[in-house]
Amino acid sequence: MLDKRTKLMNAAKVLFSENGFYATPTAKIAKEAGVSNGILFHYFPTKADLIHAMYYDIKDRIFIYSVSQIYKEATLKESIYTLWLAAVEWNLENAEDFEFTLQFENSPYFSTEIEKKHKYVQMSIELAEQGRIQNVFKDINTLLLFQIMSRLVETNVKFLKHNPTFQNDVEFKNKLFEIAWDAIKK
Amino acid sequence: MLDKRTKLMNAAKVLFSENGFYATPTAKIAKEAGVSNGILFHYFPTKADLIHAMYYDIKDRIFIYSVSQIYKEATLKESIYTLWLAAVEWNLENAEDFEFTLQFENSPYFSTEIEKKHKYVQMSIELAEQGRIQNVFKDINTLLLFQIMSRLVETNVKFLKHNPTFQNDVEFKNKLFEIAWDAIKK
DNA sequence: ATTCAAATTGACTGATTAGTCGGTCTAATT
DNA sequence: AATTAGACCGACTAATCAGTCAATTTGAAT
Repeated sequence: MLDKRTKLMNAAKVLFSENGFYATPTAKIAKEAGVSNGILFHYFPTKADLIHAMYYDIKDRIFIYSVSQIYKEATLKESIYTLWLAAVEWNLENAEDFEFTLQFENSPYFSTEIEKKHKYVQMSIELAEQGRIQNVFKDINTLLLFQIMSRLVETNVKFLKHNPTFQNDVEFKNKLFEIAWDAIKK
Repeated sequence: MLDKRTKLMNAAKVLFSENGFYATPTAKIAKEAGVSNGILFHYFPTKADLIHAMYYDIKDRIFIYSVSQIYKEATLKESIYTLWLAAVEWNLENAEDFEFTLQFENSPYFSTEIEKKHKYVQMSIELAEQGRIQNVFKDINTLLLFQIMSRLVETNVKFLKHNPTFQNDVEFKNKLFEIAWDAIKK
């Protein structure tokens, strides 16, 4: 049995990804979660608090998953590939989280400052910094390199969602990665 | 003196880009536009109609601007560059339109079907199709190529907005274009 | 001058919604 | 057994908002 805080976040995830968070009343979230209206505001004083908590939760989980995938002896390109693939596959398998994140990051709730704070971003930026030092990447602002990769991941996930045939096509995914890699490599 | 329909769209543009369209009441739009509440619903039967009308209006304007920039004798790469630069500069100069479009395209109002319908997209896809025929671009779905370019433009505009120093740096912009070009070229 | 449709107004409403609150239940602590 | 603090409930409210409508103005056509 999940605790009610988690139940609420799960219910919100489903409803938010269906109708967006503005069109989803808090009462509906509580009902879907099978808990009382009041308890929602007990755990999340405002609706915005719930939304932010969900965002950080998602980013935490994708971070943990990504880190678990990389291995020590990998080359830089291999590490980038692993991270790229981890991000693509995680977002494909967690479609609701993906939808939610997209909406959140393009809403007035979000600022680049929020993004920079997260360990996931920091880890990626460190990797990008390595690439620049090793003279493998283009000589461009590191944060920008990261954002380019992130955006390409988004585009790829969207495409794969609309074209499920390719979802298990390793060769095709390699092609997609080459696009991203060509973009950032020198 | 602008007609009230245009006044309403201008006012909505400002308010939407500041607070998003869910947090912007129709009454506030009418007030900002200096017209009555009722006339808004005379021109736009629902709030969603207003939002859609604004989206198409923006896409029309960016299309007209982009087309005016390309010239006949240009090579394929030159044409792509011209379109890329037109998009980047137009979005930089029309920051509110840019914000609005971003929000809209990542909201439940939007679907890929809407996007495909627009002449702007069609023109770009034709260009991408040419590139594939001439064996210049990677052998990948044309719509995907277009979406990759669009996303990179977005990323570039966001970066230039946060780093105004580079906004008039032609050399830097060329670097940005090379990223996009390397991504799609064979 | 008269007509008439379209433009325009702004007060109004019905529905919705985030958040509150008084009170109950549970379980660990003393 | 008494105390207490946090979990939990659900009815309630104050505010907000999209959309309506009856009435007035405008301006072009007859």
